[in-house]
Amino acid sequence: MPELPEVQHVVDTLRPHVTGVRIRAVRLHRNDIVEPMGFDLSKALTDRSIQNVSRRAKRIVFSLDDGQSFYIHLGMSGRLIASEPNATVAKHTHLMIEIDRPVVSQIRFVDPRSFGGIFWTNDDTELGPEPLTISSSILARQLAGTKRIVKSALLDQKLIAGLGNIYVDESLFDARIHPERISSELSREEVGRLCRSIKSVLKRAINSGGSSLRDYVDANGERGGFQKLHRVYGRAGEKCVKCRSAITSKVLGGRTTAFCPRCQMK
DNA sequence: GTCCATGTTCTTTA
DNA sequence: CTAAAGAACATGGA
Repeated sequence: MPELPEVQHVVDTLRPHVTGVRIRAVRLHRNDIVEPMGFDLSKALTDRSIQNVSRRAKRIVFSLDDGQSFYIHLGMSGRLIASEPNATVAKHTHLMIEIDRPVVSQIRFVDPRSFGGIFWTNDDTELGPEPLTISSSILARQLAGTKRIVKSALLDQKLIAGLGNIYVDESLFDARIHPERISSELSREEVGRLCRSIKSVLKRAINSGGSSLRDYVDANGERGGFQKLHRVYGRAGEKCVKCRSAITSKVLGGRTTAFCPRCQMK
């Protein structure tokens, strides 16, 4: 579910529920989703208040009143939902944070596939620059340093942090760049186009509330609408919206990749 | 039963 | 060292 636009939308919908709110209790139903393993989340969070919620790459970062911070990563199927305390507890609810609010008084982390988790650290030095604010020259520098195909490079969070399979494919289509082009061989003009495309695709996705394929909903349980606007992702065999050629699908770097063979020439 | 999935990380291989 | 390929993690839907 969660690439940058989905995570941003979760953060935006979560913020009004938790900003300035005190944590009353923490119920952890699975301790292997907390890193470091064995960390006492309850001790660290109880009676602290949440100063702010923000996004870094695909991470949902919580800042506390004692200056500490931690993040939740949604993995592939994670949801973070504001709930009423008496709402039915969904299967695979791994964490419930009780907050000091009269109505919506729980934040629940539900994650069937358990690829997500809670990470007690604020170290983001492993992450590359943010896609929404990266400059064309920085992107060019990042891409110049690798001979991998551009599809794989853009998925590398150390190179640029926040894109995933959907938005890499959509951005490459928008920029008319073939996913198998060698990163370091892109022209300055192509990188400029790619930089603009990444931002416009992500902004449009955020404005649509993200892409809901199966699991994804925001903190209020609402689905996004950007899946209806996908131009290549999930459209293999269908006609290209620009040239009517058939959209091609191919596994690249272990990930299914959709592109238009005519609009995105090698 | 099979295949596939919006993510990340590790191992093997070249 | 770089990078590609494959597997692993766990679950559910088609």
